[in-house]
Amino acid sequence: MATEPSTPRVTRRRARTRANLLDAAFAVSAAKGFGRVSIEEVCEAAGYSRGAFYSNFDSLDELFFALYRQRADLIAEQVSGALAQDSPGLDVPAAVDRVTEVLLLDLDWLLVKTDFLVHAARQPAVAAALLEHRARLRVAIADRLARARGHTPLPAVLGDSDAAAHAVVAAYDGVTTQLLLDKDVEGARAWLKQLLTALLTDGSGTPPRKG
Amino acid sequence: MATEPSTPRVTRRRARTRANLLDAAFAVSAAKGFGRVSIEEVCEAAGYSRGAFYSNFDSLDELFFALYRQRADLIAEQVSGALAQDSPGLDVPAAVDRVTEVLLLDLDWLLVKTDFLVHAARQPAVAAALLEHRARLRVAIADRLARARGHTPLPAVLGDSDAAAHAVVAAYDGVTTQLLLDKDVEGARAWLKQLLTALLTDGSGTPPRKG
DNA sequence: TGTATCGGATACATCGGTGTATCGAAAGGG
DNA sequence: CCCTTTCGATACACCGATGTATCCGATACA
Repeated sequence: MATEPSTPRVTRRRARTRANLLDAAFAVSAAKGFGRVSIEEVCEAAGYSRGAFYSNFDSLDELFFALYRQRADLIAEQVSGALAQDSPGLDVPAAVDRVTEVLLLDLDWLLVKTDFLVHAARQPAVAAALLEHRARLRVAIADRLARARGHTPLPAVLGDSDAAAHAVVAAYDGVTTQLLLDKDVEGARAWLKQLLTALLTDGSGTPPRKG
Repeated sequence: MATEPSTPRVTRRRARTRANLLDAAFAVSAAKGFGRVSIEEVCEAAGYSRGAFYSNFDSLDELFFALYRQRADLIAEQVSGALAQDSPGLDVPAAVDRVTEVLLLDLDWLLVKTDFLVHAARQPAVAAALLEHRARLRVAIADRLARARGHTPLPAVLGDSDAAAHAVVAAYDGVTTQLLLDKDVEGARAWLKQLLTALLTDGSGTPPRKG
């Protein structure tokens, strides 16, 4: 009997090229946009030929999906970390600061993320994946808000912490939209902090500046 | 001397085909997305050959830009109308209802608008046009809020009515993002109303439902 | 109604991207 | 250290889209 081909024989080189292709895809997508990128461009940017691509992926969409998952998981992890930082249930403003820092860090990522959004908006399967990812993020936020509830009076107007988490995400998305146009990262951060504290603390924030 | 060719001789047919091309471009863009649309597709959808296109536009980008301006102006007009409806400075909630109705009416438009956003995010000139359009919208909202200020106590946490208008737009953008994924127009409307009243009235909204 | 002009259709050459089939080389196992 | 398996490069045929040049029919104006 033939020995079972359980473990594929080579793995290391493949993993590297796959990672390189993903990185190149990110760079090229950020620069030109999802829908305007060709397989050749990605391969050229990564320093491979198209053979490498077809050996690792079946289609551009598959690559882009993998790319999104990779980066999104990374961000989600960072956000969770930023939220869990102060142990029990300390002040919300500090958490807001840290999360804001993480979420509005990389303009290129926001570009690609938005590309992916419009892509998902037309492909139900992709939309489902994205919704699930957003739900995970919301749950993390809601948990954090619930834990903080004892210490700070907080929302009231927004309802339960789940709805509050929804509002937080909406604020994030809204600020992102503006940021994509004016590219003012610092302004966006300030604005998002302002918006979040306005939403989460019951009426004692410092007035915002124009954006 | 030759008679001055001041007025081009034919205009009517041309205007119709141009409009038809724009409509077709809207339909095709909504279905497949900006970057994935070819000139041929647009022409086929409109019932013309490519000759008609090249006779009316120089490039796809030019057509898309014209398309955006057309629809965006339409929406801006409707919003202004909805805001100006109750003459002096009546209640904000009613205005919120009407504006929400207009803004979250057409999912196809939101799709194309978001396509345009990511497009603009990579082309400074286009971004400038979009920013200017958004600024116009914000001014209309800020004016309305300022007029209403005497009657309803309102924001406080958000600062001046200009900042409040900023927040309104951010809320709109945020809700749009979610809507593009779950396609729940009614839910989005309810959620946007909730969010806006939470932002604009000082803490007496009914708690929102989950989305 | 005639006619000069304009608008859109057709035909053509070209290009860039795709996908596949095949080959050489690298990497891991014995 | 060889050998087998796998990875990625190369070559090829194909297709769809682009842009241009040219032509015919439609249209406005006298």
